[in-house]
Amino acid sequence: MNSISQHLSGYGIRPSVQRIAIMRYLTDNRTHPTAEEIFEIMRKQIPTLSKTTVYNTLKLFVRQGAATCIGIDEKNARFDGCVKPHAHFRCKKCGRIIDLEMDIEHQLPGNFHGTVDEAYFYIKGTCEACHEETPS
Amino acid sequence: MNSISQHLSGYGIRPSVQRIAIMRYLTDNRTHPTAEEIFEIMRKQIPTLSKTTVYNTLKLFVRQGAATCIGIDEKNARFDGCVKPHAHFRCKKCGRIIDLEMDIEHQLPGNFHGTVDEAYFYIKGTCEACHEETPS
DNA sequence: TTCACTGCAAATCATTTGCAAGGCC
DNA sequence: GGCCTTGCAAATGATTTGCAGTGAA
Repeated sequence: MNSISQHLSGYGIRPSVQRIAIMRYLTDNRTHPTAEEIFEIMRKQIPTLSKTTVYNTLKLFVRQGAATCIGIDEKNARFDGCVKPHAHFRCKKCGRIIDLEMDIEHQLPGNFHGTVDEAYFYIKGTCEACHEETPS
Repeated sequence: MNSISQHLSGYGIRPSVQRIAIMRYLTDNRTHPTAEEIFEIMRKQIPTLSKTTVYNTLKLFVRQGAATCIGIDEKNARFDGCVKPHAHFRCKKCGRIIDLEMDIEHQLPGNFHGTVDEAYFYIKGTCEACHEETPS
């Protein structure tokens, strides 16, 4: 079972007992858990686990690219007066969220059978303006 | 300028001074503000405005369908061990977030010129299982 | 008069920070 | 020993709740 250990090392993450367990949970269960959910479930296996470690570990995973935090803004709720489906682009440098015109509704996967109320596309990256300031 | 007033009424929202001002801000500025940002800007025009009213109003707008809260989960950060671009579907009834296979990267809008680091597609609606329980 | 709307203050919930102790190289 | 990791406790920040005053129908 040290395949997870190797997986973490590949991202430059030193594999500790806690980190391996959290990454295993994340890859074994595709439930997109919150930090709280991970904490509650994992403490059964690791009773000494602290919530701080869960937060630290998840933040580390995201920073190193081993996991993602889904959602365009992880910290605050953001509101939009436009209720028609459209795409959002969030610039990681300036933090702005820009609208993109996009025909989203006709791009749903064919194997999907539920009812759609809202459909969004969001992209994270660097916007044109910020890119010009600091070219790579 | 009572077009906003009519707009709100159309969603079953009684138009008050505060509600009209917040909706006007939301539709005039497509900046996807947080509640905090709205509060800070609006208090210049309405000095007695309270943060509670901003939160109440935004929640009312979302409930009535006059605005949306962008992001798949407005309350908590959710994590995903799969770092490949894929689509997420969130069921409004059971709250689950389900993965959808989807070729996202080749569907970027043509008028977009920034650099893309991450691209996500998310859908909110009712999943098949919940739909069977309570058919419309 | 009644009921919805507002706003203050306090409470709650998620997340972060400060710091001390433990473990590994 | 020195550094990284952990975890407790306290702090912070966002959001919600309780409640009383105010205003419109």
